Amino acid sequence: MNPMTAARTTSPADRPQLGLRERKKIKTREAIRTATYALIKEQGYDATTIDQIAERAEVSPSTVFRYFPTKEDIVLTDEWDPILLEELRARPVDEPWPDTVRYVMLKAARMGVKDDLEVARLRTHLLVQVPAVRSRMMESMSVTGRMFCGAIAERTGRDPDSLEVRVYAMSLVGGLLEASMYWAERGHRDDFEDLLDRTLNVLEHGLPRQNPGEKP
Amino acid sequence: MNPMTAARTTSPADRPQLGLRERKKIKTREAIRTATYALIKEQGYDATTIDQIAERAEVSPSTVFRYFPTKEDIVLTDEWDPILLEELRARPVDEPWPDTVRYVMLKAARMGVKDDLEVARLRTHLLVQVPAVRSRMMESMSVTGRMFCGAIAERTGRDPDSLEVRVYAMSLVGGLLEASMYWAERGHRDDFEDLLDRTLNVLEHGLPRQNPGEKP
DNA sequence: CATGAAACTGAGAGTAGCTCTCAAAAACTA
DNA sequence: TAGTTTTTGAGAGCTACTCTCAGTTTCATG
Repeated sequence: MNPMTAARTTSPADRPQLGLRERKKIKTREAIRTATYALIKEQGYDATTIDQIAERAEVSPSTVFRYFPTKEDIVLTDEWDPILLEELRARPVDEPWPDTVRYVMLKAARMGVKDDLEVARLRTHLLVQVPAVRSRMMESMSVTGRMFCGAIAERTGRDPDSLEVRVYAMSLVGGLLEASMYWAERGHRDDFEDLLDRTLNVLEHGLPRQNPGEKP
Repeated sequence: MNPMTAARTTSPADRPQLGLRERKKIKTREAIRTATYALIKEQGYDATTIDQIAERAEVSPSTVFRYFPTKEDIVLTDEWDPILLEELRARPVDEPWPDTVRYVMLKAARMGVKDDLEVARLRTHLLVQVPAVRSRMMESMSVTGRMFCGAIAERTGRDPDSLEVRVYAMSLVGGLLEASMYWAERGHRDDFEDLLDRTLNVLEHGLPRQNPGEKP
């Protein structure tokens, strides 16, 4: 009942309940993504063309576009928005909102990173290196932001379209993105969960009085 | 000494101190932008091609690209980053940081909007309507964010590359962007300075307890 | 002025992302 | 097995964008 989540860690011969059509679709989708990741690792992002991807994935170029609207989407498509939402809804309603955010964010990070560290690293690396990917990522994060708006509204009885809620949500996703870039820029040396924790602190309480001396 | 600011409200025959070359450059730059704005108003963004812009501006298409790296940049190029920075530096060093931000942001908004309301409206309209423009805008805002990082570091003796500073800066520009979109989405009915004020409140103190009932 | 260096421009060819159409092939349904 | 729907491949076409190169204009000399 959740094709998005099923679509990721893929052992080729499970999901017997789906029709052959669906299974093939999932398979080509993965083939395209795998081919893309491989080619990017070999040649870099810009040097990798859709034709090459299509060739290695053994589909036609038009098929690639039928599965992913843009080249950036092949790398980015985040299937965790619905998961995040689900997680968000599962929290007790009387939990203070900042706590909820912290919990859900941490959980999401844990999933996204632990699930496939290689991919997470490549993604964040591209996030820093390739402007087009960064832009696309910001786009998708603003979508996530809108989702947060809905969640906040649901829980606190606010108007999801109010300026305050939208700004708050935007600063959340923006901070998360910045943390990701920071992580990648420094060669993924830091513990991502720690970065996330510090990020949420800033968003909750503003800048701390002074930096606790930290030069690597 | 500030070509960026000089480049905007343009009466054709001032700036006598610049060489002929510079004056011509500024003139074609403006011609391209004017042509673009006009065409977009007539036909919309996507339907307007570079060739059309070049034709109306009476330059060759290649020249258009020599002046603006992408089509979106013709509409967006914000010449106020340096102004903002200057304004920021002009504030007394002992002023509390949030106050400084508020002052500078308001000033910037006042400039950007009052200076040419027509253009400000068109820009924010495109911001909402055209994904490519939105992306490009986000890109440029992240540049502005880096600038803020520098300013914060300068004033507070912090490391401009620290996670905390970067997250803080990002949430600032993100909030500003969201406010702009909110403004445009609601048909520019609201007072932009008021929106900005509310935005900064959220960023400073988080979400207010409850929405003071506001349905227009 | 005149002459040479430097910058600016136009023309055109080329790449690649992306869209669209149409006919063939595959998968589901009865 | 026959018929309907979905998926696919092939290819044409559009446009943003890059690059090169020759011709012109502006600027700084002697």
